[in-house]
Amino acid sequence: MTVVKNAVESAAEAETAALLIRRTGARATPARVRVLRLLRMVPAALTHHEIEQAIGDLPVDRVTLYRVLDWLVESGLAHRNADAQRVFRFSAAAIGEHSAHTHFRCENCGRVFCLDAAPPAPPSLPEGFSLSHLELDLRGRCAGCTGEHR
Amino acid sequence: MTVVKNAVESAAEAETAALLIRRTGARATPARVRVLRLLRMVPAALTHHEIEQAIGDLPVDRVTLYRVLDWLVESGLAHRNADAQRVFRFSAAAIGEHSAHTHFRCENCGRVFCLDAAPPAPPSLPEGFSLSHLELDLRGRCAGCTGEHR
DNA sequence: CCATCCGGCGCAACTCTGTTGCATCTGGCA
DNA sequence: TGCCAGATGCAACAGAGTTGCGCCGGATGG
Repeated sequence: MTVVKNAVESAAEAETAALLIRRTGARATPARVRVLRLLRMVPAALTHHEIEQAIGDLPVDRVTLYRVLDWLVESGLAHRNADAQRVFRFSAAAIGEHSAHTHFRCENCGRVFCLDAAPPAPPSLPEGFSLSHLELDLRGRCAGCTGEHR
Repeated sequence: MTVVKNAVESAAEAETAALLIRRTGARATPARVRVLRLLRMVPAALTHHEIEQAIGDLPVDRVTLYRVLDWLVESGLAHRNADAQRVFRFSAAAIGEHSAHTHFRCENCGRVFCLDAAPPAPPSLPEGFSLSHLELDLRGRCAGCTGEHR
């Protein structure tokens, strides 16, 4: 039954994704819809590789995936961040977008989670500096890894 | 005269660097001393490339530089962070080390500055998550770029 | 209904950053 | 001074991301 439920949810999510894409004036291609849908359903920042895996069946060309991701970021539908291993990670952008973001990176499994935590008050900057974005980066162990072997 | 002053300062800084290195029990080789001295004199997080440039005369082998940097990080004398362009940036570690860090990245010139700003209070995490490091990442315009063309 | 056009796709080749293997050299101690 | 584990230098490799270019397929106009 979960299968049926997921299938229904998937279809609905795919619709939403396609809508968001068309709203930008661009074509809602299968690759774009599938990637955006995936990002919007996963509460984590995924790498190009993880997305490639997750999309699984009907594989998308490596380059196409990069281009889709670039496009999503440019259109404001997704965020891009380099993780500690210097690999880009992508996450869906919230609808009413904010300029602050909080990530939690698990030091055991390497996964990155997007948190909704309220951004901290920006610290005072040196003379002449002006702030436009703020990002809080947390590291530690995620729920799944707590209590596991080192 | 600034030249003379800088030369004197450099020598003193080199001594300090060598001392810090020997204190870890390792050999104070020229490459290590030069890199650590540079990092300690620059209030910014530099890339491998920038360090290579800055060291200029008496060029250091690419690989050696990577190894020196790795060693500095392992010894706790430096920090490594992947920047937005997914390039590692290195900065000197403060002597009494902390597990929180604040960076300011200029969106115009790309430079990264290490700030001393007090770390914000960590937000509440989802059940099962535990925190070990915290890092605040700011983006905007640095003093040098404020008022410049886009 | 067909011709055309343009955005998006796939392949291949490339760049850039960082890593590994191995032979050679050297700082600092006996 | 002589030794040798630890550093260095060279070359070759690996992973992530980018660029160039031809092709296809959906939209558009006649």
